Amino acid sequence: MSTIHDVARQSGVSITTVSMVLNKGNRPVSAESRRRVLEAARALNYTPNANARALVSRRTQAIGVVFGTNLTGLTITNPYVSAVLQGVLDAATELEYVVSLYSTPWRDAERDAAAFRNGRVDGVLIFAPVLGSDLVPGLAGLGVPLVVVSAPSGEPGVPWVDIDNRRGVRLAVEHLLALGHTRIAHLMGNIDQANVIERDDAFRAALSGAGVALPAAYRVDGEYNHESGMKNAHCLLSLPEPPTAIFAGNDVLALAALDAARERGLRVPEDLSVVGFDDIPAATLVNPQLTTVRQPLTEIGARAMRRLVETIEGRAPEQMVYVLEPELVVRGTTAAPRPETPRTSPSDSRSDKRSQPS
Amino acid sequence: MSTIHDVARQSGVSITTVSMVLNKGNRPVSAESRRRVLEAARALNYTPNANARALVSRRTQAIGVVFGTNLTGLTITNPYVSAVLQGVLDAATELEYVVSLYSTPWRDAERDAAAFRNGRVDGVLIFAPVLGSDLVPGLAGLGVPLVVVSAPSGEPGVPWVDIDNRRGVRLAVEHLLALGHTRIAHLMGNIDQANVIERDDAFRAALSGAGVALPAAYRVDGEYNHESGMKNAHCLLSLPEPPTAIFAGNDVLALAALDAARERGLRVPEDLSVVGFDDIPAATLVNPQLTTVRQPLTEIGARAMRRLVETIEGRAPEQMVYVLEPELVVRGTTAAPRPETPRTSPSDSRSDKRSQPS
DNA sequence: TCGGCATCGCAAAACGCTTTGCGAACGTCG
DNA sequence: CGACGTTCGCAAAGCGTTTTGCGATGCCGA
Repeated sequence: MSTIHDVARQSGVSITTVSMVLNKGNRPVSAESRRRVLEAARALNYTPNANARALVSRRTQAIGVVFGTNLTGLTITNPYVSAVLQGVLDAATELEYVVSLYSTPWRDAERDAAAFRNGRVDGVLIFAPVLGSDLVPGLAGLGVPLVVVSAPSGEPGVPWVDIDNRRGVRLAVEHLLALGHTRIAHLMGNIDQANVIERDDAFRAALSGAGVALPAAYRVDGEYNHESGMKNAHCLLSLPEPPTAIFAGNDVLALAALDAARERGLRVPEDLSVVGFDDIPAATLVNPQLTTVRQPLTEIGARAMRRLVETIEGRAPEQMVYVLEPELVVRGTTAAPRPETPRTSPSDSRSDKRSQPS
Repeated sequence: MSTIHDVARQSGVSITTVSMVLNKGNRPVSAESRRRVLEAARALNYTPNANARALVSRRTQAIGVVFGTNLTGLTITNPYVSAVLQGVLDAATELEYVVSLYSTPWRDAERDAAAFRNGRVDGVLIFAPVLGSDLVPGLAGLGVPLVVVSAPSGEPGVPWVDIDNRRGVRLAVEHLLALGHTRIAHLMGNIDQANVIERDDAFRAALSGAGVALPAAYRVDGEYNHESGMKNAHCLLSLPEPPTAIFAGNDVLALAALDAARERGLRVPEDLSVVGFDDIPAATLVNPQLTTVRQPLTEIGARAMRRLVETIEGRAPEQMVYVLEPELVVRGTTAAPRPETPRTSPSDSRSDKRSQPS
């Protein structure tokens, strides 16, 4: 493996000159020297050693990705995560950065931060940190450039990228309300995720804003995976007065709800409407296709990556918060509820005589 | 950020001693010095600089992953790829390696190999290289430790990990034959993938071994993505004598075939049987659930990662080829074909899909 | 008392690069 | 003709480690 010295020797100049030529340095180099250097470099198949370069320049052209949760279903195989990561990779290719995955689950800053203060990466992208973890503050304390993806950073100096969760929820709930649903349940993920809390807040606000009652039993939290979704959807559907529509915190849960409905012999959307969140690829693989709130997944990743590099390269903009817009995609899992059996007129929400204040 | 010199100064010893203590070096160090070094290191929150260390030790504890195809649908969002990568990450965590993703699409060794000869990674995992690419030989020429995943390496010294594709195909085809199918089609991926060729060979062998005729039109190649699968499945189903069963080259194609069948008003499995390959998570999200050939996806990734590290760390075993066993998972998309009916026009296209209790 | 042998620790030489300080060569102008 | 820029190039000082060669110290038996 040839070094810069080999190139210098072969082209008859000093290593300084080689470096100046190859890195477009700030010193003038004669055309002749330049030519000879380039020729020698190519003849020797010279590639600068990245470690030596990083050692002196303090830049590696690499960023790290760390996953904020060690819960099942939120790593690379999660379709949400992999789509966002795809956006990160696309931007990384364009910006000529390498992406390093730190798969060791985060326990605490004391023990796990070391991996990021050794100069191996120029910055870190934090995926979906859970509430109460010292991940963000711990890394922020290191002085490494940071960007948080899919959650607020919670630190003043740390930018973050996510969508407008409240808006997304509102789109979904208004769609269901417009169809005439008044018994709408929320199938939630794990409440250690900021977005779960936020979506639930927005969910309750949307219903109460419309004057629709929300029994406590209509809100069930669990995890963002299929098993949890199945279990909790069954809980919802076996209530004495089951919901006519389920708003699921993400598509994985929504698909699980479809399965649960099928197991109970309920037809979707005739007997039950389901709305998901994310619009992962699998949303169009099921039949009927899933009505869902689309997140611009790859765009989230690409935006985060670009913002991180802006910080790294010292041309950071003022902006610290990037809230992208979700979009409702109406497909086949939502419809008007079955005409109400006896009792109430949908306009009179008061007549719903359930005793559960939320 | 503190250096080894700071630790040496603070603990009153030389940097050699610090290094010996921290790296369990081969020189004896008195208990007292050891104690002082460890104390100072922790007090200063010292982390060795990975670049300096890599520069001298020529080891980075990082491996690279490069994707062998730039075709759509075979990057990180592909469920097959992400599941295998999950296995890689699991093993990497355990072995204390970092995984770097090289997302720049490979064009040719001349231009793209440079990224791997700069000492940044200790080895490279090559995912599903396409036939005829100079990816494997190009990297092999660099002398970097290599392992190929999901395809034969094609180079004598380069180990590879994949499943027994022929066996997998045989399991699928024999299952269909046993059900009584004799009109079986093969919905293939792109023939620049070794496994596509191999599966097709095995497919033809299995049919001819059973004395079953295989019209040329029953074999269609395309790409491993949903659009291609839809299009080609429609081609198959609109043949004058359409197949009663489709063996799809992977689950994504199989799910596309299910969609195509639905669009034509065909019921699965009554009117058409479908078998997939891979057993990706989405296989159980559809209704009926997909009968498929399961690959041990994470195991493939973990095995490849471990083998790569064995090469890197110089304790490489003889074994160059790891062929794991696939397994047939019979679910709901396969059944006996309809009893042969007289030539009938597709007048009976009434698709009544009803939920079946599980 | 003294050589011999562990035991411990230090200085210094890499590793391959970037970048600064400085000097040589070669004009050009007063 | 001498002073002064300009243009080029080199030597050398790091960057933060690992690792080798060697010297100092103490302890043992002879």
